[in-house]
Amino acid sequence: MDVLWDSEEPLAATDLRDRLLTPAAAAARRKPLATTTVLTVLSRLEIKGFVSRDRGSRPHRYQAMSTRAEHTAELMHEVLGSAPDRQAALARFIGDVTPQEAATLRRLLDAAPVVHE
Amino acid sequence: MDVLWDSEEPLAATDLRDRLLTPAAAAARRKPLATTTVLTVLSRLEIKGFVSRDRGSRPHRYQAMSTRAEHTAELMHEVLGSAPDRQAALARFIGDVTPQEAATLRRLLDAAPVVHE
DNA sequence: GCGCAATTCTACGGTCTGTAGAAGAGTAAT
DNA sequence: ATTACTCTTCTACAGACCGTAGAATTGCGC
Repeated sequence: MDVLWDSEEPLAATDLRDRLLTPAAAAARRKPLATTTVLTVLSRLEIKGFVSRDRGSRPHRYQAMSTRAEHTAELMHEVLGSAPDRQAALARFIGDVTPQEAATLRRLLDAAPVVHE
Repeated sequence: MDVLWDSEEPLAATDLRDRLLTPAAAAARRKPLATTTVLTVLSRLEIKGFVSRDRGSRPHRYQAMSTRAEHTAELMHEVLGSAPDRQAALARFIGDVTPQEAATLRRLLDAAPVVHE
């Protein structure tokens, strides 16, 4: 669903609809979606704040409020935030991380500005 | 919902129901839940693999399949795994982490066995 | 003003969740 | 064994959210 979103910049509904067929989408996608379908979904996404639309230009143009990566990170924080014990949750999380990810994390942490201790 | 779960060990449905009133639950909780309600939810959770039940003892006893922390970590991995670019997602994630969390992460990474690089 | 494309309104079926009543099953005591 | 009581399973229903889209409306360009 949102997957569609992480293409690029502001798009008109029809353009978006077309992109839903272009790539390898044709494979799984059986039918071309009706434009109204796309519009409906976009509206709902707008309400939920995932998408913003430019009502100025006539074919309204839509764009994601955040990048895929931002969105993912937000979700992760949300999940983490819902845990009563962040420490513990992080510990398990790190415990199951791949070595590559661990390396990435180390790098990122070293690069980040340390505020206090 | 699951929140109820992270109390402790195997419980019978009625016990569980009672615990839903005991703590500060009475505050938001208007009505005591019917036992069947609890049972229904428990069954559904069992189907989804979040809960296991001991069918041996007569009042079946239920217990969570994983601790709260484990569950949280799993969810985080799930979210992360759904991102096309893990690196990027992790970067944003780290970017928004509190200093305390950053410290925790560093500690955890240092403690963890490094497999390769 | 008309026509056409874009947008909004309304809608329907499906799944999931919260809630629970009614009916069935197990168990203990009489 | 019969009964009484407790648990469990079955069935159900309302509300939310999603995927999908037709019908009605609006707005722009000619």
